Amino acid sequence: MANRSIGKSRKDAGSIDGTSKAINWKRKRTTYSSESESEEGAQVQIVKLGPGRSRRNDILTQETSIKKRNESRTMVFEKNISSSSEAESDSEVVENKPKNVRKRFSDKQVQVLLAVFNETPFPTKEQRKKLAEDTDHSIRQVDRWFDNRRAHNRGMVQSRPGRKTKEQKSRLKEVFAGNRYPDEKTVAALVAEIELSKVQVKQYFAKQRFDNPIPVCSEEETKSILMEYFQEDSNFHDHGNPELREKTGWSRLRMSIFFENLRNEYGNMKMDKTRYDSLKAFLKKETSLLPNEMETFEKLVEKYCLNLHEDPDLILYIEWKENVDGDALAQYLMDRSFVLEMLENQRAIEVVEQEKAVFADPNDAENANMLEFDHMNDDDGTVRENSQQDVKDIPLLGSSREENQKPPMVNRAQNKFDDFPEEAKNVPLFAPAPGHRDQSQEQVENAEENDVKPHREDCDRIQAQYFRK
DNA sequence: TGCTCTGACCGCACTATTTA
DNA sequence: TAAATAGTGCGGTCAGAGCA
Repeated sequence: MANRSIGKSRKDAGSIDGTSKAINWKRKRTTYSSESESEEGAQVQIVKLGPGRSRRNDILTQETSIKKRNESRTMVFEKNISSSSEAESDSEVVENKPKNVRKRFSDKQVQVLLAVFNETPFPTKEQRKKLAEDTDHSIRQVDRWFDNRRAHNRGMVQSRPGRKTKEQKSRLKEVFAGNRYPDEKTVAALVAEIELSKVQVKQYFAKQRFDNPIPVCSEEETKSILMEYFQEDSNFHDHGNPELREKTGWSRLRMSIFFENLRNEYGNMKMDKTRYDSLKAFLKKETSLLPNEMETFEKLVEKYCLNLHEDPDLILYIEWKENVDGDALAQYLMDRSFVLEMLENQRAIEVVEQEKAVFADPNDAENANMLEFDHMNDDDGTVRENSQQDVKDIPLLGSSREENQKPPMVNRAQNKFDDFPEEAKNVPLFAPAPGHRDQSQEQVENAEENDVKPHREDCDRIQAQYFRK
């Protein structure tokens, strides 16, 4: 360690350090007597950075540490104060010396230190404490002496026992790359193989997962995966599910928030698989047929430009006007919206992937496409239906409401049915309850005023709700 | 004056322990 | 179980002391 700066002029030495603050501090530094050690030690506790420290602390320490250190030193020099018994003993030796005197270990003290060092380069806290007393130095000075001595003999001194060897780390890294969540069997095998404790192995994986929270897939992909789970079981609560976490990279907490929001939005949804598949195929325009009353409802969606969270008054009106089950219609709207949202997610993923391919290195893209389309080709080399490209180009069958088209004007409070003037003639008059607010009119007015497309607004809100950060 | 030695420091990595 | 905290080691560097 000592020889690393050999041959380098002191004038140049400072420029090597990358941190300007450190340079400033070091250049200003004045050698101080060892009575400042206890102070210094205390400061170092504040300054030290490392894993587990919050960013706020990091910034604070970075901004204030230099100032604090300089202040502490200034104080020590000016007042020549020592604050510990340890320091007091030092100060007796140094007090009358000039400032630029660095306390050295005497030959005798070095011999004491060397004796212990030869025994163990990593003395225990007790040993260090005793050495500090024996050599009339601070514990920190003893620490540094051992630190420097080990650095001086690097290569001859073995690393601290208990630390993982390069081979152990390499093997752990290799396994981690293949599986972030090893099962008990894998852990046991690793324990036997690299001779670490089960706790050490488990902790390694936990820490690696924490330090490398690389999302396995995009937000859209994750959302799509989770919605599939939600469709299967709206009461899904296995947020620690290793398979799911492996797929998404999401934490337990984030997943639980997501599912909770989905439940708030869609309730305890239990959509029949056949119904789900039918809707999916229909909305993807893979088929134009819908079974049972779904076809009737879909026609109503078209006719009234219905969306999720439609005004209850409108549903009531349709129920009366079209002679259908309003509850079933509302349920259909919810199911339809859910499937539509999932398809939107899937399509977003495809768009992102295609963009990635466009902007990627041409060679990589070429290879990626080869792989990508490999599984899409039939044996005869023809591309199957609904390849990524096809799916992307097919617009989903959302609401027929055009971008700037207003929702149908239904104002029961004023008994106005603007889109159906003739039919409305026979509608029984509506008597609003005291204090009733006409929500549908309000909604339309707001939409006009803000130029907001109601369906888009729903999607944005849902998205914002799901992905709160 | 230039070189070497060495005490001191920084930033980061790593581990064990504690806390929520 | 994840996150926070404390303690310690490592590699690199600075800079005063001391010597030729």
